[in-house]
Amino acid sequence: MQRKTEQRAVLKKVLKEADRPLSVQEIFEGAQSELPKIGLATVYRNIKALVEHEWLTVVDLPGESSRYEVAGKEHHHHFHCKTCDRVFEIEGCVGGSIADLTPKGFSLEFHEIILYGRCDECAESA
Amino acid sequence: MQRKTEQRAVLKKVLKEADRPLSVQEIFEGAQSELPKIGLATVYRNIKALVEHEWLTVVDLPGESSRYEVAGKEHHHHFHCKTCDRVFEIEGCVGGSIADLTPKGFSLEFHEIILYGRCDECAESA
DNA sequence: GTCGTTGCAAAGCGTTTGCAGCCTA
DNA sequence: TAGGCTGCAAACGCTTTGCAACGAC
Repeated sequence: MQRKTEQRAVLKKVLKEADRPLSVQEIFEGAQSELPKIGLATVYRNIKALVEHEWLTVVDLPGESSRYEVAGKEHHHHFHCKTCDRVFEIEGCVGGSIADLTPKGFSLEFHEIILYGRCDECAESA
Repeated sequence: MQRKTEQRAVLKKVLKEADRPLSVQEIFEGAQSELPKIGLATVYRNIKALVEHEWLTVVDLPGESSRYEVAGKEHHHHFHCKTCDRVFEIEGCVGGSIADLTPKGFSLEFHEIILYGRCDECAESA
């Protein structure tokens, strides 16, 4: 990544201002509101470049297409609200006890935990 | 699901004989070895029907296309071997301590845990 | 004979790539 | 001015769907 373009600046801004992982569509729509002519291919290309440069981290959840969050955060997991479909970061980890689940002979390298339910806003309006 | 067909019988056999969740490709290839003329669309259609009839359960892992395992098993999680790309079932659960991670105001409904690393076979040959 | 099921090919859908023109440095 | 970047459209890979023929009951 070398040149500074308006498109890339807008994409980074959208991602930085979100406090949660965003989908390609969310990023695209956020960018479009500031730069209506931006193309979807540009969004995909820049996401890929930003991931390669470790400015972005990929957040993959089961059965969902990838979401992206600004890199550099500590080890954490995610909460997926099944009502509004947004994903939130959660603090803390039960990594220690998880190691006990590893089957005999298997070697554990890392793990993923995803919580599902309702976020505070959706729980309240229910 | 009403009529009994050779295709469906073969698909169920392949799934029943596997002791782990299988991808569509794995199911397709397993079925082809017994029924070379089977079509991929038939595999997709039957998987869909078997899931709807709750004979099959969908196993979705982050960034992967769906896998399928015979339904009716107890609550369990999965181990994904990054070397051979196979997925295994693991026993046990740390559900209790996981509830503690739920953010304030959020309501937890269920959770997913995925372990990554090397399975016994791959760990041994490394 | 009815109509659920199958194989094939075409259609969908999200993501990637080719290309000519644009714009940053 | 060089060549990275962009928008558009075509290409891709996986999954679904339309359709005529097939076969279970």
